[in-house]
Amino acid sequence: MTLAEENYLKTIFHLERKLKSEVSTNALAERMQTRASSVTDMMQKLADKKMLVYKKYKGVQLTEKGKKAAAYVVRKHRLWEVFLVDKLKFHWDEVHEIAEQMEHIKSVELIKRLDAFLGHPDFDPHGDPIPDKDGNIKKAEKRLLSELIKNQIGICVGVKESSPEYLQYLDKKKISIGTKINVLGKEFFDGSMVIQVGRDQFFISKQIAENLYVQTN
Amino acid sequence: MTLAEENYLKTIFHLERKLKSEVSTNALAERMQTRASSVTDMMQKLADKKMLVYKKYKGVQLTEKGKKAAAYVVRKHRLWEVFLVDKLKFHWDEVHEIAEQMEHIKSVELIKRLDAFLGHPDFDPHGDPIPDKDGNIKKAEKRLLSELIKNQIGICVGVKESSPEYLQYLDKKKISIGTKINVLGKEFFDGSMVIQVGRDQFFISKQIAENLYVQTN
DNA sequence: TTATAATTTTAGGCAAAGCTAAATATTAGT
DNA sequence: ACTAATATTTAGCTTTGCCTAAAATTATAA
Repeated sequence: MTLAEENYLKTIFHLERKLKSEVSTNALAERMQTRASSVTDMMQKLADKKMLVYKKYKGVQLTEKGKKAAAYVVRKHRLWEVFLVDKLKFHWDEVHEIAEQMEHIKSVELIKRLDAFLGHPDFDPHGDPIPDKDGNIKKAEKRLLSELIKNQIGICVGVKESSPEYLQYLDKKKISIGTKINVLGKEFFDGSMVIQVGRDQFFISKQIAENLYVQTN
Repeated sequence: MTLAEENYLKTIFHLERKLKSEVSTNALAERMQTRASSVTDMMQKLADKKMLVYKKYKGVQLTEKGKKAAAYVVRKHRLWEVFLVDKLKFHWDEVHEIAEQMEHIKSVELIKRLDAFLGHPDFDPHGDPIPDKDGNIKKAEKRLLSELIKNQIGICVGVKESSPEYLQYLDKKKISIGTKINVLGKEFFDGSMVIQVGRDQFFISKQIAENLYVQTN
């Protein structure tokens, strides 16, 4: 597996789950910031390696082998993100690019020990699930805060929008990964809510609530 | 800086200090497991970038710029080795290859935080000094155990030979990085010694003593 | 000192992974 | 259904970093 191959697999993996269908050449080119012709080249190569099924003009689909390889790259990426946030105290929106590089380091033993060192986490700092060694993903119970109803409680697990402005707002309100949010009231008319965070109670607009992922049990 | 360029700089850096002279094309080719012609290519490229001075048929010498860049790669390598041994509990002879990959991760902030996380170490698990951010190397006071005389005390900081057999021997005798070794006696005739490690006193041959680095104060 | 050996460089190629432009398929609008 | 628009593939070229073989330079030794 070269670095480029791993990146393609990972991206196809994400797109397949989002689109729930084969992944088109253009969709891939867009996500990878590259040209359709480059994608076609690589698809042929990965098809030769049995990582995916490629039908001309019809897009690609990962094989079991491809899915496993891709999930392992995602696993490594997310474990490193946990490391960066939990151990090195990075902010959750600073870690993606670094993890993008670290995910390609080759050593099975390294990842085994890293996982143990981090306490076998199930979710990364954005609230996304970490695939296990075999590529299985624990279904994230993550949903938007805006979907909760009065008196429901959610644990913040991530954001949908990650603009500096939005993250600063959350910081100001002391909302971060793991913060418990209690929905005290919800206005049917505009979707706004009154929530409780720690000892503070305050009002949030629908726009705020629609961009925060929470986990409920 | 590409990955290949960083590897060349690092190797030239090590060879320059070992040989204390310009580095020849063949010496580099040997160390890098590549061909002399490939080395020549890269030397021309690195000379263009002002990382080194290249004189046809005369070998190369790092510029200040090249030295700094090389030292920073070495710094990253050694910090990651400390991480792998101290935090992930790898054995000191298992970490080189992994660090070889990790040293190329690009993020100044990452290394700053890693350094702090590890407690600003001065030496790596093999007892080699870690260059500071500016490329300065704290002179290691490391010398061979065999150079000590009666009643001198050394702290084990590394090995010269790292065969499994030798490392197993050290393990059995409970000698590892940081172990205090007290020279109780030395035989002039064959260089053998009697040393004290913890509560144990035992005999070691010259061959053993010649392959262990210690730090004295 | 001159021939031979060793080292280094040059020339010409190859594979990976990208690109542009042109050719070919597919999809959609009327 | 047929043409226009869009999507995809192919062909051919570029760069990086490596290789082999041949040429050039430097070192060695009789």
